[in-house]
Amino acid sequence: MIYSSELLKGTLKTIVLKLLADNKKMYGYEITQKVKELTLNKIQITEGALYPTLHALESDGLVTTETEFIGKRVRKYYSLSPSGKNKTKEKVSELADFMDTMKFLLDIKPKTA
Amino acid sequence: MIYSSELLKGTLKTIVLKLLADNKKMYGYEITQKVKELTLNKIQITEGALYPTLHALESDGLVTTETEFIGKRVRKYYSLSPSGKNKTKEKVSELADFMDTMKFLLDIKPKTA
DNA sequence: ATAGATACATTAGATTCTTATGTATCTTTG
DNA sequence: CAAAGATACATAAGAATCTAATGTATCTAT
Repeated sequence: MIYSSELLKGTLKTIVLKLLADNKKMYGYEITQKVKELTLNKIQITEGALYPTLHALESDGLVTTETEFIGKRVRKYYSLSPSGKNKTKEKVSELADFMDTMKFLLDIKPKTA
Repeated sequence: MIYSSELLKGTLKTIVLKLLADNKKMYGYEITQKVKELTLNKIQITEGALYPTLHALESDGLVTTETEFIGKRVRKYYSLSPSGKNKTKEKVSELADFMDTMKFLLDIKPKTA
């Protein structure tokens, strides 16, 4: 089972930031595999969603990059900048709060059944 | 505090279905006020998001409508159809599952800090 | 009277995804 | 050793879903 695609919307940036906070530096492909593994295949980040997100984080100054060569193949590592670390705390706590609110909404017991 | 607007994306339909499941029948404006009240102003559904969503639910056969006049003012009540009730269970449990997954992702402790 | 609340609705534009496509390298297997 | 699958980057067209603005109209309180 994979979640309806609309659910991921709005949470991808926060997921990426949190992973970078936990793992110091990661490259794009690694992020997709890590999320897949951690969520038991329930969330599969597509490359068309991930790379533009990473580029946006970079142009917002939240992450920095360093390129590495593995043989002849390029690998681009992303790390949080200082402002990225702050932003991560904000986004993670906002999302956690939002999920508590949603959980509350979904747990409300019916009055009419 | 109001959540970043992108977070609501993808959850609105489920919120509306759940409210209708709990309250038998509701009209649009009532839904906006109920969500505002239940979430202590943290989620404010805009009319531009709500009405198209309600119309989509109706054209998908998930809700039925009945119009009522309060004085000269129209009020359009929405109720779940049988297929709407099934869909609500699906969507609510999917969203609950998704939130558990997200909570797990956000709770993972850093290895590098 | 007039402002604010109630109640419906639509539309242009922004944002954020999916799906498809492109390029290239490395590894495994028949 | 050829071919398939995995690794690794990237972009672009189109879909979906929202915000903000606008419109209409009625009711209520000051």
